[in-house]
Amino acid sequence: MARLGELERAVMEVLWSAPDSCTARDIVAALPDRDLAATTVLTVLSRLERKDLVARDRDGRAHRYRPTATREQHAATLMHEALDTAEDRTAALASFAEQVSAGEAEQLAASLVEALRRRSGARDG
Amino acid sequence: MARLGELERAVMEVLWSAPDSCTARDIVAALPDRDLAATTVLTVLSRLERKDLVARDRDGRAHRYRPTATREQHAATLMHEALDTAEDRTAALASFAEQVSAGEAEQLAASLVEALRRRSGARDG
DNA sequence: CCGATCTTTCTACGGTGCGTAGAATGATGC
DNA sequence: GCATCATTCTACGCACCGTAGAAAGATCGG
Repeated sequence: MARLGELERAVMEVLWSAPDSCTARDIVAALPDRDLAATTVLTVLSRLERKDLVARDRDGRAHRYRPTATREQHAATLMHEALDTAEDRTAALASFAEQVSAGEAEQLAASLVEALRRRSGARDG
Repeated sequence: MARLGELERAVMEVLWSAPDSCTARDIVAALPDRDLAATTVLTVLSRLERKDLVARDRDGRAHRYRPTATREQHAATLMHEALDTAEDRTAALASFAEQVSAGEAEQLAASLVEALRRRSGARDG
């Protein structure tokens, strides 16, 4: 997945933070400091759509844009991509485990156990 | 950390795979399909040095280049950067746990336990 | 110490992606 | 049907990457 530019990132943040899908106009309004033209936001949105980070639906004469994944799902996807660049995945995971804080290590271990349990539960019944 | 271009990546792969540090000449020789000029590789190496991915030492009239981290450490760093883009780190870790294979989940859980044990061991004695 | 040779640094150019937006085109509401 | 609003098309400057020649610097051998 290609990296995001600064404005692309800002637009994604707006979409991720919004409770509902947004029009280009909404996004311009949500970034008052940048004072963007609507066409600028639309260009960025079309690039984000090309990257499959947003999808859109017609609504009247405008489109409503929504992220295709949550910020956290996206982060997890990027983590997997990073992991995929390692040759020795085991070593990369071990290195990751070393770098994570103790609290997060416990939390992640719990998530892993939970995910494994859910999977085996789905398999067994 | 800025993303790597294709040649930058290829050069890093050479350095990571090499048993020892490399000269620009070594790297040209290690990528015979590309038939690169030595200056091309040196330009790339200087960019990689700027990004702190390689370091170098003088050796005769040439420099020897070496990676500043293993491929796996680098992958782990990228994973942490990805994690840092999430607002809810817990949710991102949970999402990551969902996406990982069962075998890797077990492996990662073991690494986490090991890392925690080592840390508490270091603290306790 | 000097020259030949090898390496590095400087400079550069084309391609691509991003921030930015105007012009032209398209869809809708009334 | 027409005014209005949104979208698409096109474009430009900037930064990064692949690529490498020209110029400058370091070293080895005599």
